Amino acid sequence: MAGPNIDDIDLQILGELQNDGRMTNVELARKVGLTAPPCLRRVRALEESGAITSYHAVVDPAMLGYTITVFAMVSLKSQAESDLKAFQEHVDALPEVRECHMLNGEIDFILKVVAKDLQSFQQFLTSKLTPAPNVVSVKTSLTIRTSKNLPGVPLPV
Amino acid sequence: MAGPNIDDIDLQILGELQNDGRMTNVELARKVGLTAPPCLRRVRALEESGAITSYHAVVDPAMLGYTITVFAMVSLKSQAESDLKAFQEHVDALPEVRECHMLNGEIDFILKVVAKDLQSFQQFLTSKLTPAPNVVSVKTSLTIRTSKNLPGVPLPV
DNA sequence: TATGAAATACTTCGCCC
DNA sequence: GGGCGAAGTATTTCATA
Repeated sequence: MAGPNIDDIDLQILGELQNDGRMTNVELARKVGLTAPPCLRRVRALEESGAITSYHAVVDPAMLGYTITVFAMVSLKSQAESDLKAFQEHVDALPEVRECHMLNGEIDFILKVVAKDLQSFQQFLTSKLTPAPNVVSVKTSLTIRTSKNLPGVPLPV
Repeated sequence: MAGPNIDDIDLQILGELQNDGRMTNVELARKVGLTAPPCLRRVRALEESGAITSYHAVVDPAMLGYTITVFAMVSLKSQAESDLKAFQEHVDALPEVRECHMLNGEIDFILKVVAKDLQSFQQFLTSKLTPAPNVVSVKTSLTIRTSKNLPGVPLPV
């Protein structure tokens, strides 16, 4: 159904774990119609092969005082690979930057940035992002609300 | 240190679980310097309070044949709340749409969309996204590569 | 709240099908 | 490949301070 060596039961496992990453192996086994040992073997194989890359708890930013989420659209002067890479390495090291995607078209990078308030975001922008190597323009948009925020890909669950 | 009733040990717990959502409770307890029972009570309390909203396995899109990730910037004709809501409900129901954020400025929404190939993305665009209620413009950018993709917020880990 | 012990449940291995 | 049973851990509750 999908990539090499991934069958329908694996797809079900991926769907369940994408939906609830803390599900116990016995519950997972019950849901996909296996007993625990073969189910665990499949999960381990999916982790080994890289189909499952990691597990995360999702933390509510607002509960930790992060009231600001911003998308920053960045354009660079040069699109030479070495320049793209230098910019990437610069922003990847900033903890406020949660995501960094390189895009085609006029915008070279889109970043998702979190901050505790507008003031600390402005400081981040002027002292860390705009001075990054090779930057020619940064356009930012505040997130007003997020109505959907799912990880990964569509899977049957 | 952060929101109400969240102390430094809670912050450590959030950091560890954000980093590895499948960590066992005893390992978590060891890392934060508690024994298992009080550690578990704290985790349950963080889940109850909404500080931890969910747990997810991260699945590699490429391993499941999803080779395309696109950011779609959408502008609407009307920004009346009922129109914003109608658009949101439309796109939230589409499985290809993984994220939907409402922004300030000229772009009203930014969506993260996945697809198996360019052709199915084009079909999604013309048959599902562009015909959504109230849409006036949709600009899309293909993701060339993603160098950072962390959930949540900066936490000490 | 934290601890320690005890009951229950889960994980994981070896073996067989 | 999957299932069964057993051993080793982990989870979870409860009594206690």
